[in-house]
Amino acid sequence: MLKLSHEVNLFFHWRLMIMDEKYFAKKVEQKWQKIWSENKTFEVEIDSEKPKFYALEMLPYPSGNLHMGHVRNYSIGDALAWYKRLKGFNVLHPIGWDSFGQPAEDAAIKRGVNPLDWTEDNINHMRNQLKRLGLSYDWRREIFAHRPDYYKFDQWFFLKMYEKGLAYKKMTQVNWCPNCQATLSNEQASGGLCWRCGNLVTKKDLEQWFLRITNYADQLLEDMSEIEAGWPQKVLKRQRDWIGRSEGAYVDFKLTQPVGEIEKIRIFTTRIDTIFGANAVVVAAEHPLIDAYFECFTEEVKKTIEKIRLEKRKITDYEAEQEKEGIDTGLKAINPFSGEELPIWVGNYVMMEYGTGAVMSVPAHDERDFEFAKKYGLPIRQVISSPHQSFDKFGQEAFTEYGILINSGEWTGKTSEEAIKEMAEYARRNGFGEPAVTYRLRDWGISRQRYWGAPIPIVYCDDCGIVPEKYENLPIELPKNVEITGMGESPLAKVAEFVNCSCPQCGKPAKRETDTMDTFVDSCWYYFRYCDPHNPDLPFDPKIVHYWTPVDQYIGGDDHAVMHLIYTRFWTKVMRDIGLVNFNEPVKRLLTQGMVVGETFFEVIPNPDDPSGKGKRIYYPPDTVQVERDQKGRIISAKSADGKPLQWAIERMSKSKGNGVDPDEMVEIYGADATRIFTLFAAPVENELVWNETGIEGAVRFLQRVWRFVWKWQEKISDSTTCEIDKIEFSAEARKLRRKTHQTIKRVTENLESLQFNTPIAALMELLNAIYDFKVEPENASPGDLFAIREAVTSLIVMLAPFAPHVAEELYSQIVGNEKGLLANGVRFPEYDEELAKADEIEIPIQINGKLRSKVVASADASDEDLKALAFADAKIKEYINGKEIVKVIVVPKRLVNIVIKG
RNA sequence: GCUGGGGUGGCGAAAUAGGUAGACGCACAGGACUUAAAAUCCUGUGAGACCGAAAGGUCUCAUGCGGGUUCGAGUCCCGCCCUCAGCACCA
Repeated sequence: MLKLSHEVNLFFHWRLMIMDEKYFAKKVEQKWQKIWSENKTFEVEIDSEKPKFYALEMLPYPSGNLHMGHVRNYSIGDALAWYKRLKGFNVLHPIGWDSFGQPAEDAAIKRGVNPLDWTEDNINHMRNQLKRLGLSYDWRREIFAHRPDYYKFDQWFFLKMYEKGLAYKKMTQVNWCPNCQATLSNEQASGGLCWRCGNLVTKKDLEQWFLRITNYADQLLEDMSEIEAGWPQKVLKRQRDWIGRSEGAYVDFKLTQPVGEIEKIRIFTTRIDTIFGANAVVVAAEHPLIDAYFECFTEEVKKTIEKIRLEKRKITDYEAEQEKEGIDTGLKAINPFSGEELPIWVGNYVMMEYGTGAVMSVPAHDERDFEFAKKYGLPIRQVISSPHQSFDKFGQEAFTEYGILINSGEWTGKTSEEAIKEMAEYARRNGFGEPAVTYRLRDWGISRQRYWGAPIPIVYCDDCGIVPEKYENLPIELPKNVEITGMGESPLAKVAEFVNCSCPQCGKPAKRETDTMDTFVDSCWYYFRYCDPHNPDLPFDPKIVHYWTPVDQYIGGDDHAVMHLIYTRFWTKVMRDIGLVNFNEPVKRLLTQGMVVGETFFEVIPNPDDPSGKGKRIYYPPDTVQVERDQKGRIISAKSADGKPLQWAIERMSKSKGNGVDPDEMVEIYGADATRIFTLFAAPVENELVWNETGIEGAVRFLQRVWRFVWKWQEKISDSTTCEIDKIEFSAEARKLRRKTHQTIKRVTENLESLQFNTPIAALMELLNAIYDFKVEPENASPGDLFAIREAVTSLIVMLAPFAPHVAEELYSQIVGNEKGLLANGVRFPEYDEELAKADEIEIPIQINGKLRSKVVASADASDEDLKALAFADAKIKEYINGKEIVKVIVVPKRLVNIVIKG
């Protein structure tokens, strides 16, 4: 029967393609990926007629395989890109490869492969994976960070920064990861751990190129106000903490006897109001004063200094606070406020990297100084008193709050707030200090003793010194066939053809810089390059970039909050200062998606080496584990194949834990559309996403249900003979369906505008359920029924496009009878009609004293009085209020009635 | 320790301005179709108690815990507890 009607359908609609009765994901997906590619559906150019939208996702590192985190990231971006296109925007949606970096070199070391081949192979494989997901990128704009036409401009930017004094070289202790054999920036060594492998970081002396990000510290802070509305506050907070602005004052303490050239020692303090309580000046072991006087110290002092220096260099156990250590150097300095002579100590708790590397020690009002003074029996003098309550714990702990100054000469009696301002001013007037601001943020060290990065375009000439390369000589290309040992020295240093060059200034033989740039340089400006990806002369044409940028929506993980996201903000400000862009902030809105996690199974074996006693986990792949669940579906026990009892948890997907899911496999089994729908539906985007196989099956079921319905109604829906709408009569059922349709359009639109992706899919499922509830068969549908069905189904299909574009395209093509696709057909996201979305009958809950007691049905335009009357007429309510005193009646218009009674 | 998120069924989660808590999905259970299975469709599903032969109905308790404001609190206020994340001698 069904088969027959299908043939009849084909007979009458000869122009239609044959529609499969069943949904075959792979077939549909291959078909539409081909059409999109042939029709250049997602290729865009500047169009002044349309509003633009720049949808950007963080570009992947080509590690070899896509993982579910990528799928989630790109599904979100693609949904947004599709939605905006259907809303009439000119959408730029590009992708590329962050293809410089260490794994390529590691592969070279371990397996002897060429980093270039390894990288290109990985890109080819991963590009295919992305294409199989059917993501709507403009592939013409694909960029490759490792290719000379791209890194040429890393070098170009470096030269620009060098010219502006923003790039400089200095000898420094760098962060060094012994495991990766790599230098790390401060951001990459945050928390004392390597950002890539998690190992503890050590220190190493090296000459390094730095970028003066600290010049922009204040702007990086202040301009946050421009993006506050669109960025997650946790990201901004982390950046704020990282920049670590701190207001205080410098104070110079004169030495009683000059040490060589050094006559005074400058300290930084936020609590100048406590200066009368200083009992010592404490300096870092690396302080210049220590170096200058070193030979004159007693043996004991020398030994202690050496010990502290050594300790600092060692792997620091970042969890344990180190015990304070120090020694009186024998030198003296004078407190400029009190005139008191103070000893100068060396202390391991003073860091050379922060402030001036020297502090005044005020034990009564600083916890660290207190601890130090206690240990070494230094005097503790109270100079701040608490205005509110008596603080009687002096001698037991430090009082660190603001208060009233005491024992402070002419400043006695002032509040801390007043004194902080006035004393810094006083110091300035008298030439021994000034108000000051310090930052935790350090300059960005970009030198890497690595091969697989952009060479730093600098030449060392015996006569001219450090000479920047000429712009016309760019790119300075990476040589091929380089021996990579991974021993921590620059591989390029051993390549004579590369190193030996002529000086760009005098032409004499010279040597090239052999370090390469941190790969975070590449990602600082890549999304500007997308706008003008093949420009041979400039990183991009400012005019083109002016149309597309700033980025309207950026999507990615929040793990780059103080790396990529702070570097790229800095880079943008530099680009602004050299006239390439005309705004302060490159990204208007940022969305950070949560991790993809999965169930893990493991046994814990005790690890005697680990003092924390956590033990070591041995993981078992989930498909080898026998899991027992109770009636409710909870796991009650898990056993390995050989019967060992296992523990379970939910953890980030990774190979070593065996809980990873291969996107290719998901696409193969369930299809790209279902995979994408599930990743978006299962949880809000910012939450963790727990992967479970049955969930994705639910997504397939949903798509199949849509398909089946369209298949059944295809003939009727695609029949283009239309009636005039005002002549159509709608049954109550049809009106109800239309209402649901318009309510759904409203919900989906609002949800997408507020970047929710799980709730609109739920709304579409509800609409589909309503369509299925509409119990009319195609053969006996009235014009009103048909209209309602057509409206519901067409809206559903178009609204499905952002989440499951292949299915949407296919079903739409079946209805419209051509294969041009939604966008070429000029399809727009449906608009809702407020009137139709309104219910004509509403259910009103009736409460007695705030408790739900009954419900009544009222017409949608019922007045408060009507609702009240209905409530009192209700039999159940009558019973409740029978004989009771009615205190008051609250009517929330069109929502609820609450009757307050007494007795 | 400091800072910022977050605690809602068996699970993932919904809930525009305080106004029917648990939409949607998963899982589970029962039923229909089938020779059978899969698929599909239908029904049920927060906990407890009660009325009724049944269909169905009623009540109480439920959004981490304890208070408060309010006619009414998942939502607002105060105090705790737990949890995740970031930072950590920053002077």
